[in-house]
Amino acid sequence: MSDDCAYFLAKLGAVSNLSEPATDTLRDLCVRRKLIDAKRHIIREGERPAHVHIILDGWAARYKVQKDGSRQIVAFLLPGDICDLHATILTRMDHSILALTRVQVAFVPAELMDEVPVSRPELLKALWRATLIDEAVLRAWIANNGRRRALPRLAHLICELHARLKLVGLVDDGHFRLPATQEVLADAMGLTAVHVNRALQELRGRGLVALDLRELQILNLPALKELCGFDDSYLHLGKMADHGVGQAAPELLN
Amino acid sequence: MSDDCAYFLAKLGAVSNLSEPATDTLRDLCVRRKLIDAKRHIIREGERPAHVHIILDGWAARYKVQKDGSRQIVAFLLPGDICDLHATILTRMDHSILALTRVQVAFVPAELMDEVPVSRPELLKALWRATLIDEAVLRAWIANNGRRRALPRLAHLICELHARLKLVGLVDDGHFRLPATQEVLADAMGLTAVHVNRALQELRGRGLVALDLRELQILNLPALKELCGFDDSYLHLGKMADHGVGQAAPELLN
DNA sequence: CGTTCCCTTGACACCGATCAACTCTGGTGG
DNA sequence: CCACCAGAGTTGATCGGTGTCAAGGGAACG
Repeated sequence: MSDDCAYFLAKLGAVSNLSEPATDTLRDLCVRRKLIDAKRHIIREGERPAHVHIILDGWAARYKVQKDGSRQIVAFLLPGDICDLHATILTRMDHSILALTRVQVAFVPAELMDEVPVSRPELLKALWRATLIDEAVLRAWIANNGRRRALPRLAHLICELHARLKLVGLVDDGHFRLPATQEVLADAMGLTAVHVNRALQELRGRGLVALDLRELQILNLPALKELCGFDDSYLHLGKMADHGVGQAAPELLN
Repeated sequence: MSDDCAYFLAKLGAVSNLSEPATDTLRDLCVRRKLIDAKRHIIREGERPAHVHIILDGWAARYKVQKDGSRQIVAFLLPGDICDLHATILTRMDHSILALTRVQVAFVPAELMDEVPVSRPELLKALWRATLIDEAVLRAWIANNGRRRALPRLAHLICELHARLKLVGLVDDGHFRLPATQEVLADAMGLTAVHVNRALQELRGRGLVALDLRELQILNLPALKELCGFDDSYLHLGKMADHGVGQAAPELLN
């Protein structure tokens, strides 16, 4: 039980260097947990959350709906991702978060979260860095959806998910779970399910990926990246550079 | 000279309550300044910034280019906006920032910025809040570009700019400067300049806006909002709710 | 006074949407 | 064990919004 937050620690640890006590603090934040079934909401637009939610395991989608009922997914939340630091600062959710699989979430009381920067200043940077990376992903989505055709758009999304999942160890030799229906993928890319289907078939036909029963196998990663011009630098996978206060451990690896 | 950062103070102040000494701190941050001509870069992709840039006056655009040369603007930076808190934390810019007009920017050394949360914890929340609002705007753009046709998409962008400029006092009776060519608007919305032109004419034809020589007049705001289902709550224009540590001044106005 | 940038307009092509039917799979209950 | 059903994937035909290409006009600027 004490290591169910492994993905969360892996994610933050991959992105910043965490000291031993910092890791313990993060673990302590995750004690309150809940299992949420697929197709249920973790939080909905309009609510005023009292907790910060952290995805310990499973997939979720952040989305907005418009008056006419159409849905746009604006982010996929993977194991280790923080759903809404918003909660501590913004009062009203401007979107909803839906579980795509059964999800284990940690509920961190906002007050507890508020104390983190005070009690553990080094974690402030780690959290801030995670937030800024989320922002970079949002920018990449705008560029991807705005300036790429369906085929490279899909390829880029797959490359991104691959890179992010790999970071937390959820990729096994180019293979990972992709618990999203074609409709979900469509809502993430601003397309229709029918067209995602056709794009997917094209990728299959070219021998780039195999996708069946929510299991995706990348067959030719270089060609897939080439197709969409994928460059993972926006994910800032390298560790944190240190040119300021805080942050003690200087051992950079990888 | 000492009040050139008025828009910056207005922006942060509109979004959080700032104490007198906090305001002074912000003012101190902005002492190093520079004028940048239109069409020049404030910072480019790949650079490792040593400063955080704040737009004191003028417009800029944050954008990404792809291999094929196409450009996607992912944000408009208006007077008072912070360009890149990234600088303190992420080392490499994953996008560029271009001045759309002559811009006055403040250069805040990263070390100085790093000290802010330590020396003025109340400002930490204000900065964090500004960052989270930027994130909310990015999400709104994904939804706007992904799920709206050209006409409502353009209307929504105009409504957003209207709301954000109003916040810092740059709207005069529905009228404001919009120093973006149709090509720039197109690159922000994932369209072509030709199609933006036609959408614009449609808006004009319906008597909703007048746009000429980079000056925009909204003629019928309710109808414009109705057209795109604009709901400004994602901008979180209300002041900060306080349910944690820090933050002393409790007088809420508005 | 020419040049450049931006806006405008028309003709046409094409990508992706839409609509509709059918298949396949897994699950559920009789 | 079978019948049924719902959700997801697949396919084809057609429509339409937006892109593309090309030409021309107008205003600012040196």
